[in-house]
Amino acid sequence: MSEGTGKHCGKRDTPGVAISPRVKVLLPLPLAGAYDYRSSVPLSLKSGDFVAVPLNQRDMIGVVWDSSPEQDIVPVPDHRLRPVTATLPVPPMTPSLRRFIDWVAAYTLSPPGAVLRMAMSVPAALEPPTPQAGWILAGPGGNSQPRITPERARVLAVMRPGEPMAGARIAEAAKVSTGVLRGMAEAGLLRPALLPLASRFARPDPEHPGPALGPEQAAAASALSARAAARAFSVTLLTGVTGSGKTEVYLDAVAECLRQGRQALVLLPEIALSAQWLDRFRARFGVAPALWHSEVGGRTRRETWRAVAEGQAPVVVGARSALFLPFPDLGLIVVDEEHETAFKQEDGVVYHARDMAVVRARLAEAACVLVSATPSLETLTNAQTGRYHALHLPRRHGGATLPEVAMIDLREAPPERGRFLSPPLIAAVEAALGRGEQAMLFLNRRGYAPLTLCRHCGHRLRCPNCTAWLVEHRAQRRLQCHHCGHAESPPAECPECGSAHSLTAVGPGVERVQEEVASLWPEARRIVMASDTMPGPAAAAAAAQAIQDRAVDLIIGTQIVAKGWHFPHLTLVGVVDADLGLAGGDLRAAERTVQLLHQVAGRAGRAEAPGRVLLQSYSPEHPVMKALVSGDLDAFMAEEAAMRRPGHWPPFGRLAALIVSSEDEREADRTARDLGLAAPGGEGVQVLGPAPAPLALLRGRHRRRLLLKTRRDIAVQPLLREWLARVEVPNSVRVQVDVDPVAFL
DNA sequence: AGCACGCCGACT
DNA sequence: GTCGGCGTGCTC
Repeated sequence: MSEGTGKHCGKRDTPGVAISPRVKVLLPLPLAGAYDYRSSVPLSLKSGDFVAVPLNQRDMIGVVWDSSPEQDIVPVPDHRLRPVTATLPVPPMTPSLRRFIDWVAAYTLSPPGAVLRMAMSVPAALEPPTPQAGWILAGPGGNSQPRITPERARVLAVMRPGEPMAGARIAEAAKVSTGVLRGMAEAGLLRPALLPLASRFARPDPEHPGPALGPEQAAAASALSARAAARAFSVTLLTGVTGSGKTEVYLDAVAECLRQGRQALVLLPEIALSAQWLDRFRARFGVAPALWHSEVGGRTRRETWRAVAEGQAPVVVGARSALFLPFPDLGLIVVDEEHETAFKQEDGVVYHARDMAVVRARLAEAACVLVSATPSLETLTNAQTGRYHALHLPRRHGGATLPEVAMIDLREAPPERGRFLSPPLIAAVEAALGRGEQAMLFLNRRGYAPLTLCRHCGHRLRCPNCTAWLVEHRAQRRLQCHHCGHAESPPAECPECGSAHSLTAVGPGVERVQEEVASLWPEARRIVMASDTMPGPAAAAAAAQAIQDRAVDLIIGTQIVAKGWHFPHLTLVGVVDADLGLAGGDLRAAERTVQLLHQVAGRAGRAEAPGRVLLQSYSPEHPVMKALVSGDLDAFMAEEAAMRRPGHWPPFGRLAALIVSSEDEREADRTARDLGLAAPGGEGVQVLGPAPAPLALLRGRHRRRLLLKTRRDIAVQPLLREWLARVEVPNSVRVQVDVDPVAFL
């Protein structure tokens, strides 16, 4: 690949006249493109270098970018160029990452600088590192004979020649104060030394003895390892029922990647809740991997970014943002739970981390592994058409059997009035508790009740900023909007008609199920697992531990209980409202419900005792319920595909959504209408809308949606670009583009 | 994203 | 009369 700065400015140079070389610098700002700067003589700049440049009244850090094929219509004249101030002492950004940034920007219709910002999320990591100061043995030399006190002798005993140690660690090991060390330095026994920066990132040992694999796992692991060893781009879908040991299989490919001397990245949907996953990693490799997610902050974040850039972090486990870390030689990307919608970033640059992982792997000539018990129809289709390889683990590991799934028809066996657990479910929980086993009740709804209604006038308490009901959180005595930050105290009277004691909670949330459980089994030890009761990774890990240790009898939880937990003593899962999630016109509602409930069902019976799953539903004849009962998800997905194919719905066609939003409803309407009038058309191109978005009011902004649907062989980006260029959008209106939308909000 | 410039309300 | 509110616009 040709690097350097000369080639693109040569065209504008007059021969024989020395003209300051131009460099393009991409800045981490949502600007239309890279800016031109003057490269002053002592700096010899290459593409990818991190540089400091002046911008307006301030200094910025950017990246020397490749010359784009003469895109500027009018180049900035030479006399307006400002000089690059400095090159930063960081490994330059690799061509592979630069091309990835350009690719993501073009695909999502985002300014490239906005994408670059995600790859430069830790500005402090670009500054010269401030290595931790430590001490090293001075060795022989010097003519004086310093006194060796007992304290000094202990220090000399804990230190190894040539290995710098942090002062605090020496002091602790030798049981001396750090003052002793300073004295020893003055006496010539120690010298200050910088600690190696990467010392915190242990190198996982691929040969560390991990858990034994069964024959099917071993076969899959060797196939996957072969792909990691190939040093070429490939995508493999790894499927297998919950509990079949997919993690151990792909960790084997991680080991192979390490043997190749390349780095590996594992993306998890909710890294903050993955304590058990980290245990499995440690069991396989003996050490912890580097972590990357929004809650990693401060020094750790800085050091992690830099360690990745310098190739010192062999394995990174992270959330979707880890995709933009500066790996110099990425050999493997694993996307675990690839069907999870958490991989879709919905604000700022709107992208799907699963799809972008495939792109990054292609540009890095790396292997990509998509992992799921319930793969998305997108990925499944790619595997069936041969674009992706496929590996399947057919059974649960270690003799555990899949749970038996049965329906409870709520029309035939309704709960008592004001209650939500039907008699058959109550009996099943009773029996499990009687056998000393654990039971779980799943309801994907936080809080006490999703709706508060006035019995007198019918008024419903709603969010002032959003099209949404206020959810009662009784434990906190608050009414909350789950879409914006709005919260208020429960009013004493109806705000509409003023009646006292007329407000009634309608419908259940996990808190209310907990209340019902408490009245049914007051002696059972209960835990509620929801994002607001498990504020951080530590709380979730502690809860998981308590469940494993049988300190809990009954688990009541939202979707966070679905996520990959291993609860060996759990034998019964009751789904309080299996129909939840099927309402509304979402294209993927059925698919997502099957995935979520299958995942929840998979929590039951993961050890020797068989598991049982009961689904409460008002429509047990629904294809989703039938699929869950029969366990034949392949047939369900085939039906789902058959429904989407004729209308060219994804993955058999392409979608892009435009979300028009404004605080001024009329402005939003007018822009949406203008966009509708300017909509592209033609063979295989269709525009639906404008229509009010399902959340027509969100955070005080009125929202309208348009949906562009095309055949699969038509690229949506040029259509979108031309479309948006035809319409004037007032300043008060925002038009957000969502290519490949997953949620229809 | 910042940081300027710019034009309208409550203060020493 | 100024200090300062944040609306709009530009940055090679």
